[in-house]
Amino acid sequence: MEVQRNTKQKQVLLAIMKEAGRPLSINEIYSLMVQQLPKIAKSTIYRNIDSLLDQNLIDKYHFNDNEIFYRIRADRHDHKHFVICDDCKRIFDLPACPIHALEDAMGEEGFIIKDHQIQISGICKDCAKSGSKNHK
Amino acid sequence: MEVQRNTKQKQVLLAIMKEAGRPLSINEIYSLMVQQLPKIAKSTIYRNIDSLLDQNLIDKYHFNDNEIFYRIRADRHDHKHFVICDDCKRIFDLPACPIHALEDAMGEEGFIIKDHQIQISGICKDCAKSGSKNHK
DNA sequence: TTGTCTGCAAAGCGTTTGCAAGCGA
DNA sequence: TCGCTTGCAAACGCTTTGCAGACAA
Repeated sequence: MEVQRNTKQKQVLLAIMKEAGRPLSINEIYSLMVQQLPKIAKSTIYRNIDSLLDQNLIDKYHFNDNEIFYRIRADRHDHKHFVICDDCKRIFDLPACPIHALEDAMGEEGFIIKDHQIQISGICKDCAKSGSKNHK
Repeated sequence: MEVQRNTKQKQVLLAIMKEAGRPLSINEIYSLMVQQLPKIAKSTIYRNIDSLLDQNLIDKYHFNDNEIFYRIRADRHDHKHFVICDDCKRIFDLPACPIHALEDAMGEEGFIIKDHQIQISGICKDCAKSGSKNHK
């Protein structure tokens, strides 16, 4: 890996992701960044996001069958999953990772889990109460 | 929902998916279908896949951070997850669904899980033995 | 100065859409 | 016949790439 230069764009990107702490889409990141760097290009964001992914400083999440979000890791061992409400689209933490339990079981069968992703969607408490649209 | 017409294209698509029984990508489906229907268009496949999804006759799976596969359901209660080997790209069954256990726990917190997806990747027994490329 | 990084525009790629012709019921 | 389906081509949306100029080191 080449030496990384500490550009304004990278600083702002990291600052925004730290400030948010939650999963952000490229568009959210973009609209936050334009406020500070009016000429920022999305391609720059994509490239910097890629390098943060390579460095394992952020994680990539998929929601709703193809909306992609990125979230900064609090530390090296920060590992988290989320659930999204079909109604209000808010994102909630999943209390524990259900895959860890599987790793041992799979290991016994000879399959070594290297990576995993979970997408869970449903109806959050508030939306269930107010009884809005998507309850199929 | 309007009445569904029983076209040659739908018959062949279903036959191919039943025959395979495993997750297939659009490209796999396409190349199998062209053999029987040389003029088939991918858009036709996409449209028919969509209607099978609406009817809950097939499931949609994501692997490898955005390869999409479709698999026919053996029956209404058929519910399955898979793991993919980073090396040989073969797809293996996951013995049990780790999300079911979560549904109760989340339900107590007021979040009603409606849908979920899991992607697990790693190294299968055979590739671990032969020690090929991707063991990072 | 050097070589990485950026903004811009164009290209890519998988998927969706519009439309006239085809064809199942 | 009627109108859902199809094949074709074009459009779409998101992401990636090529390139010349900008700018960390």
